[in-house]
Parts: sequence; structure tokens; C-alpha cells
Amino acid sequence: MTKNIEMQQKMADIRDFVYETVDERGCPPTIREICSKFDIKSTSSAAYYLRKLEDAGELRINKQKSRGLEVTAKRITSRDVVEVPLVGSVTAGIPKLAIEDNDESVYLPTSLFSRIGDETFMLEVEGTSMIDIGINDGDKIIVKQQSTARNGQVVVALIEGEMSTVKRFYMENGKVRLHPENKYMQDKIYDPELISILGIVVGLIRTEIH
Amino acid sequence: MTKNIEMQQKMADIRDFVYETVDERGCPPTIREICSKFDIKSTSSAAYYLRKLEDAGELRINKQKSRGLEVTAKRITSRDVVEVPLVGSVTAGIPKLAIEDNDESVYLPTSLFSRIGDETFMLEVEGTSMIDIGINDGDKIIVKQQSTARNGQVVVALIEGEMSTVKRFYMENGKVRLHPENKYMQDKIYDPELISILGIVVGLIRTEIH
DNA sequence: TAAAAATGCAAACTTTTGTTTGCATTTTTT
DNA sequence: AAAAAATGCAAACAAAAGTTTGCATTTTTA
Repeated sequence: MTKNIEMQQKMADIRDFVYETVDERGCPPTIREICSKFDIKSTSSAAYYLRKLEDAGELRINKQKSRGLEVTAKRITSRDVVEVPLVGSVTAGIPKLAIEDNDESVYLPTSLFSRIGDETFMLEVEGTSMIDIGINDGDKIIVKQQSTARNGQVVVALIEGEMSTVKRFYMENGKVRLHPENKYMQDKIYDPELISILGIVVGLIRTEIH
Repeated sequence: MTKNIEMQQKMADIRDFVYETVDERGCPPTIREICSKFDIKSTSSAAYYLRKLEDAGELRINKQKSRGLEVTAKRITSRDVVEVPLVGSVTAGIPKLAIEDNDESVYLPTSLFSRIGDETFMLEVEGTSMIDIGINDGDKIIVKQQSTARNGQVVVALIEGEMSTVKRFYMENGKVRLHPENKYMQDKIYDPELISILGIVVGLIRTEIH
């Protein structure tokens, strides 16, 4: 009995090793790599375990192919997620306008954010100016980069080139009105040339509930 | 010149093929697979392109190893994301208590949701009972499964075994008080045995901003 | 306890796969 | 236009990696 448990463990270890290797290296281990990892003396012994794992449905073996192991569990592919840069915070003075390579980035599930693409970024909200529509201080908003907006859209805007803000956007009588969704705050009206739109808020992530 | 452009295109195509194959199959293509994919007649020609791609830093070649190609771009691994099942909606009558294999699931970035694990699920909120703390109708909440809660935590609770709800939880004088964060709604008091806690709300995702 | 099954090893073997060599053709440079 | 470089192919080659065989040991079953 105890032998059987050890066996189960060994099989699980090998399976995990195969899975990890595929995950991290993008390429399954060879039988000989498995041997040296687990101190198995003969390739045929390792192959024996692999056959058992295949019987158990834990992996697939492509006959006569080098590195022919395939994992059966669903793997994450680049189609499943979109990488979106996290570019700092809004209302923190001058925002970063350029997305840099060394920015922290976040993977969002395409199943929820299907239409977002390369021109999307994330930004942490500071302040409570949009709290009446449920955008809280500290929330991370997902912003689709574009320089124009339609009336009533929630935008990230740059005011006079130096301060960024999240507000609801209106263009009325040749003026831009930025409307905070906070009943204690006032709308502000600007000359259009003082405002540049950085993008439209399309989603939000909150990681703490208080 | 036109030849040169064709060449660039061919190189890019091969690189993409290598990347896609690694991504989808979890294993790079062999040189001969690249040959047949692009109608290259000789393995040495394909190898020649691969060397150029390596010079350009687009991939790495492990010498003398079968399937020794490695992509250089960062790949998504299972460490980067957590798979979380999306189990329906709350306040939609009797909730599903068991998480099923065929549930839709969503990948969340571990960089934002570092502490969540297997016992986490997502649920779509229906209604406005928590709107004062910014949980809107249609938001997808991230819930950590547990059967107890501390005072003041936001929980998903099952009332009398048949209706689930999101509320702030208090245990006072031997009674459970469920507090909606909506100034137009009233707290409700229950005997503890009528309430079971399904989990604690730890985060939220919104995919539409109105 | 004896037979059967499972586990394990070593070595030879076969297939897959990357590499090298030599030559032909095309493109670019001088 | 001639020389040089780049591109491309075929075939032989070498290394890597999966498979098979036969036997020894341990564990399980009858």
C-alpha cells in the first residue's frame, strides 16, 4: 500500500514536471531529462511512467516524435488574455503620455474585455470625483486610447497639458464641459483647445473592498 | 529592394509561425515542419533563416537540440494568471453551490489578485443593493470562498438556503445583520442558522461604463 | 507460499531532427 | 560588367531522443 502511494506521488511529480517545463520553457522535457530530474536510471522506466500517465489521460504522447509529449490540460495562450500596461495614476499631476516598455503590465481576460487592443492602458484613479457611478478612489480603470469622445462618455482628459482627470465629457456651445459624478462637485467648462482627451474609460478593476 | 521586403516578410512569417506553434502546441516546430509550412525545399535554407532570426534577437536556438527553438518574447505562464470560474449571478434565486468543470472561466492577473487561489469564484451582481460603495448592477465580483466572516466584511450569503445576496455582514447579539450599502434599503436581521456565508468579496471587475 | 504482476535497469536500436558541405542561382556592390 | 555577397537546394552526416528487448527485483494476488 505505501508503495502504491509513493508511486502515485512519483507519477504526479513527473506530470507536474512535464507541465511546468512546457509552461516555462515552451517545450516539453525529453525522456532523458525526466530521468535525470528524478534519478531514474533507464529511459525505459521513465517511458513506462509516461505511458501510465497517458493511460490516465494526464498527457498525450506523440509516437516516434522527439519531445512528443503534450499536456492535456487547457493551457493559457496569448489569445486568452490581453496584456495591458499599467501606466501610473490619474490626477497625480502630469500623466505619462508615452507607454514605456518597462511599465508594469497586467493580463486581462479576453473573455471579459474582448474588444480591447493595443491602444488600451490601465490607470489608477485617485480621488472621488466619479464615486456616484461607482468609480472609487484606488480603482484601476481600463482606458481605450483615443483623442475624441462623444457626449456623455466617461473620459480621461488632460487639462491645460498638465493635469489628468476622469470625468464625463460633454461638448456644448463650442465649449467642453467636464462633469464629475459626485454630487458635491461642480462641472467645469473649458475652451476646447485646453483639453485633450487621452481615452475613453471602458472598464474597471477593484482589488480591495472596504 | 522589393526582394528585400519579401525577405523581411518571410522572416516575420517564420518568426510568427514559431511563436504560434510554441503558444498553441507548447512545443516549437522542427526545421522540417518550417520547411513544409513555407515550401522551403531544404532544411539548410530554413536553418539559415532561423540563424538570421537569432541574430535579430527574435528567438534563441539551442544548439544540437531537437526542437531547440525558444521564443524570446515574454510568454504567459500559469504563474501570470489565475483561472477563476464564473458561476452565474447573485440574487438570481438559488445560486449554484458547486463549481462545475464546464463553467465559463476567466483569467485574472496574479499581479493584481495575488492572494486568490482555488477557492475563488466570480459572480455577476444583480441589483443595486451595494451601490453606495461602488458595486453596481452587472459588476462581476470576485469572491473568496469561506463559511465565516468578520463584522463589517462584504459577503455573499445564502438566505434560508435558497436566495443569495451581497451584503455587509454583522453578527450582533446572537443575530446576523445583513446591511445593504444603499441608503434606500433597510438592514435585515436573521437567525444565524438561516444564513450561510458563501464567501467574502475581495475584488470586482466592470466591463461597461455608463 | 507460489504464481503473477508490477517495477526497474542496461543496452542496443530506430526514428527524428539539427548540422555541415558543396554547388547553383540570384541579387547587390564595386 | 565583373566580383562579391546573399539566397537556395540536395545529400550526407551527426547528434538527440523515443522504442524495444531481455532480464532482475520487488510487490501483489491467489
